[in-house]
Amino acid sequence: MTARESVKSEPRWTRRKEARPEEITAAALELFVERGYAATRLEDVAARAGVSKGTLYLYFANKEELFKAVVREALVARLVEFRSQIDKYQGSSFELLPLMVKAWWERIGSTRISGIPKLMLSEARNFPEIARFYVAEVVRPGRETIEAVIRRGIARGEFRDVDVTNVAHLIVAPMILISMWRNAIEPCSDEKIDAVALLGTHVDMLSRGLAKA
Amino acid sequence: MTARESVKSEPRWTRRKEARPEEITAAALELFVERGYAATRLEDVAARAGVSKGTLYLYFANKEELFKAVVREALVARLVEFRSQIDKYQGSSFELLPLMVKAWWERIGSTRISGIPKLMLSEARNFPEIARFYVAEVVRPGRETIEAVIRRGIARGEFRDVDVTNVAHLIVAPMILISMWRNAIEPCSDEKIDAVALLGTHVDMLSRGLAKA
Amino acid sequence: MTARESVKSEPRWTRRKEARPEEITAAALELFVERGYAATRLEDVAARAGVSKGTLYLYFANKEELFKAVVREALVARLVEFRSQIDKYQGSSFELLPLMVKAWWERIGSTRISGIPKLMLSEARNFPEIARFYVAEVVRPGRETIEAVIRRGIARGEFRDVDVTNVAHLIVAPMILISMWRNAIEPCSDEKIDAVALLGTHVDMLSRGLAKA
Amino acid sequence: MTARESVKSEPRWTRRKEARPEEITAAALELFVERGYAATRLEDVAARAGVSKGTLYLYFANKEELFKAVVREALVARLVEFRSQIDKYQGSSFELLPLMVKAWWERIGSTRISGIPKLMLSEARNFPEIARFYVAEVVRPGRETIEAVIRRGIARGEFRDVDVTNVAHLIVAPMILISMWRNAIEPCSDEKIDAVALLGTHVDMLSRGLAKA
DNA sequence: AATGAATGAGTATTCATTCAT
DNA sequence: CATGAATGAATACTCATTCAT
Repeated sequence: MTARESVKSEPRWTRRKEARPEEITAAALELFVERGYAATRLEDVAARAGVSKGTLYLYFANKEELFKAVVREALVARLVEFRSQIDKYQGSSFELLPLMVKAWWERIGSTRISGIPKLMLSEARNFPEIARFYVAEVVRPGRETIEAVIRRGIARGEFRDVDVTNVAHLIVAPMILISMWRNAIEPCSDEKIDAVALLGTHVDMLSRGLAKA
Repeated sequence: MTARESVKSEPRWTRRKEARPEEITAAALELFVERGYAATRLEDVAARAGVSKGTLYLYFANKEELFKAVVREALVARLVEFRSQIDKYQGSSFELLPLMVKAWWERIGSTRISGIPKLMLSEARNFPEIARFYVAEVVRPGRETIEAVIRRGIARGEFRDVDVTNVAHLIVAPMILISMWRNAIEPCSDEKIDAVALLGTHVDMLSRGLAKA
Repeated sequence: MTARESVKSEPRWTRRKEARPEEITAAALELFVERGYAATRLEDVAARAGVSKGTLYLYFANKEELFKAVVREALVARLVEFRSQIDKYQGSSFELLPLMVKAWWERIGSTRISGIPKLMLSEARNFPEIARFYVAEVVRPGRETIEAVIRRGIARGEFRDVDVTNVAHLIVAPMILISMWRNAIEPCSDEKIDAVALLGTHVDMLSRGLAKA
Repeated sequence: MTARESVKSEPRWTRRKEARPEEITAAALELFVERGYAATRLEDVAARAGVSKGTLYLYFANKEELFKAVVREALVARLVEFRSQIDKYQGSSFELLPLMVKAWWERIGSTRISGIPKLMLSEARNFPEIARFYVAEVVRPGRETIEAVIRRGIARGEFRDVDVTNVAHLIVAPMILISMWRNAIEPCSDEKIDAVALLGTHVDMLSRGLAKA
């Protein structure tokens, strides 16, 4: 609507049935992350997507289905490639750590997708099914992937013998912190965080913590 | 509410004019953490606190003020004692790490207060002032306290020379993870986390990461 | 709201929890009969009952429950007394006919209750359960009562031998016609109907039709 | 709709530009009778007629005009022939009664047209103009036709002297009952009615009621 | 002080209507 | 002619807030 005005030559509606759903979920993702599910008005989602309220209902049965679509869509693309890349890796386990962290930062941490964890944590108890879906499809596979990396390092005699699951959590924790910071704290405070540097220190500390003797 | 009515002849604590606000904020904390601010109905807060809807307004001007009170109250008590305890500490810096972590777990992590971070992260963008207040009064002082501990360790020649701020974040990150897990994931999933063990591994990894050479 | 203005000394709300439901169903009956279920706005029901929209929801879970309550309430009272009166009757069957018709006219036909049949017929297919309830609780018992009267007349040798069920329907038909006329035609047309005279002719025709030889 | 698409090479009835409006009003009649005006969605009308929503607006300015067309169309055809047939009749008035009733049953009562009275009664107050139109064009002429029959019978010395208007109503009443039953009660209840038998009894009772002495 | 009936602004959702294709 | 994506006014329903008791 607002964006529309400026594009005089665009007709009332260009037939774009395929593009619409993504435009809407993109707008919805931003607002859900920003305000939370309950506080997000569908009218605002529509406005940000540049469509009318009614149009939302052409693509999503209701607010809840839109929410689910937002979560699903943001994940589907990233999940597979991630795991396969790591499985292919051949080199030193110590060098794998920064690669993983960098990949996360580039594909998720620095993008809008980093809002999804905040969204999930905020809404998990209101949408237990989606939370379970998220745990099953993202959290658990993600942790297992990291556990595999750690086991690989131990098996190859590179890492010392550690509690694999706990260390996996420790590897993930700063990424969660960064996601939260960027999506909750930074938008309303001057308190900055240098994510890249922090991740660098993280890898450094991790490597020392995993090193033998 | 119902149970209350029947005890007309209540002898000792005839009425708890002073206790009421805390009963209300306690109920509100639970529900805000559980459902988020917007999705929490004051009627439910009142019911959980065992009072009527109208009574809420005798103590809090409106929903937003109640929310602020919840955040403030949950923090005020813990803040000062924490810092002073650490300032008093005289022993080895390596031994201070587990003490800090343990104190956090006992006073916050394992209690209902651990819901506050989740609440703040969820609602920060809807209540920027409170978020700023939280950053200024909790996040920043907390981090500075931890930074002081790290600096102390470096100054005493115990820790190697690290980026103090980044390491402070790394120290906090697993605590955030645990808080989120307990308040968002666990209530709706079987996926458990052994917080104490995780914190143990955390201290172990940290110590190795901070150790010289 | 409108009615309220004129009663200056009445406070914003007088505690009348018991009176409210009937005030609301009375208003709803009028509007449902007048406009049909779908075309009736709850806001208008509220206005006619002299309450706010929200108040409706204190007493009825939703529009459908209000509708059901309207139908049920309008019937409950009349059903029993009707049948028992007829059962008590001792005199001539020919004299019973005008008594029945008169009773119907006074208790139902000339009152607002006469809108219920119109309402049921209009909405039966949208609310099949209520329609079935109505058939089971009103239509069938009503017809059975009339059939009993006819059988009594035949048994006593007063009426000739007729198809009892069909005649029962014929007895009822003009009452349906009158109900419909009063609630659908008359409100928007000059076409009047003299119900009392019509019922008189009805009884006369019926008596001749039932008479022997 | 879908089936239509696939028959691109349709040879004979290449297109039915003239048939369209009737297909639409036929679909609309069914749905209006079934659900009422307000609860009928034009999308459903379109679907049942096998056209798209937009196509409706090529033939009818809006929902209300479609409604009027449905009522008009269903009547226009039947009105004239009916009256003329009766005017032509030469035989006994007693024999005319069953003929009329039979004609009504065959041409209206047993067909979809019998839904029109239900529709009109249901929507009269929402569409007073159409109701007036219906009264003026159907109800009144219909009654006058019947009155003419009765007067004829009286004039010919066949019928006793009765209140012509009232008896006309009594003649019509069971037909209304049958129309209502078939279109409202039967579709959602097991309660059946044997219309032909009922009409037979009706004619029998009428004849006795009209007979002299 | 405490209550809870009443209120009405606010939001999700529906559906008649339009119009570019 | 026909389509169906898009629109936005209209309406059911919720819930923070008020206030007579």
